[in-house]
Amino acid sequence: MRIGELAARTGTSRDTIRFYERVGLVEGRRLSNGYRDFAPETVEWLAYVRTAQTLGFTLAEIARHGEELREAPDSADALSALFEQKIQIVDARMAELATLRAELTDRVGTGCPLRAAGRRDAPAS
Amino acid sequence: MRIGELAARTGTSRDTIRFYERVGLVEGRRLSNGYRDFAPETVEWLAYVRTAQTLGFTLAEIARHGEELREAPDSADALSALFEQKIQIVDARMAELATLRAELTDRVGTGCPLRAAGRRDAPAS
DNA sequence: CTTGACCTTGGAGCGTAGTCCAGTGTTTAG
DNA sequence: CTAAACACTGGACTACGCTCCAAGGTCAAG
Repeated sequence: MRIGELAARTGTSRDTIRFYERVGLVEGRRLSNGYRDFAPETVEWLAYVRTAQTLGFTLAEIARHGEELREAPDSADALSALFEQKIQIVDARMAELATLRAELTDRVGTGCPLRAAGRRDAPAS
Repeated sequence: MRIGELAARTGTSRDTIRFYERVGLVEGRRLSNGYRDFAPETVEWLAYVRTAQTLGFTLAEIARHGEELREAPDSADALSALFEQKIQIVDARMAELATLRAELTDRVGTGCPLRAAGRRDAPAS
C-alpha cells in the first residue's frame, strides 16, 4: 500500500505519516522507485496509535511500545507481560479520572466552585 | 501570598506561574510594589489545573472552564450544569480508556501483537 | 549602606506534534 | 506525448507548554 492509500484509510495526512516514519512510529519498505510501501496491518497500527495518543501517550512512548512488541521474543508470555504493563498505565489513568470525577460530583449541588484565583475586594494600594 | 510561596506550596515553578498568568490560568492582584499577590485558594486551583492537565485538557480549556465558573451567575444550578458537563467529558475519556484496556486484555495470552508495520519478507525489486 | 533573597519584565530557546511549501521525479490516462 | 495525479526530499513554520536567562527593582537583616 502506498502512502496515499494509507492516508485515506486511516484519516491521517501523508505528511503526518512521513513524520511518523521519521520518528520511528511506522516503518515501510520502499519500492524500487523510492515510494513507500506499507503492510496492510499498518492501518490497524495507526488506529491504535491514534487511540493511545488521545489517551496521553507521547509518540515516543507509543513507538517504544511498538518496538518492544517487535523485539520481544515472540512467546505469548513476553507479550502478555507487555500488555499487562500497559493495562496498568491505563488503569492508573482511569483512577486519576475517577478522582477528578469525584471531585466534580462532590461540588455539583454545592455553591462552591473550584475557586479560580484573584478576587478583587481588597485593593493593593 | 507572593509567587515564591505559591510556587513552593504547589510544586510549580515561578516561571510556570507567570506563564499561567499570561495565558489567563491564574490571576493575582498586585501589591503596591508590583509584586503579585495570590489568594490562598490559588493553591487548590493550581492542584486542580495539574490534575485536569494530566487528563488531557489543554491550558486553554482549563482557563475557559475557570472563567465560566467565575462568570456564571453564582447559582448552584448553573455551577452544577458546568460540573455535569465536565463529568461527561471525563466519562467519555474513561470510556476510551476502557476500550483501549479491552483491546489490550483481548491480546493478553494470544501471540498476536498489535502488529507494527514493516516486515521485510518480499523485497521491492 | 550593603548583601542577599526575593520580585519584576522581556525575550530567547526547547521539545512535541505536526503542517505546509518548493522543487523534483514517477506513473497512469487520454 | 502530455497532463494530472501521485510520490519524494528538505526545510521553514506553527501552536503548545514550558524553561532559562539578563537586567533591573524591592526589602529585611546585619
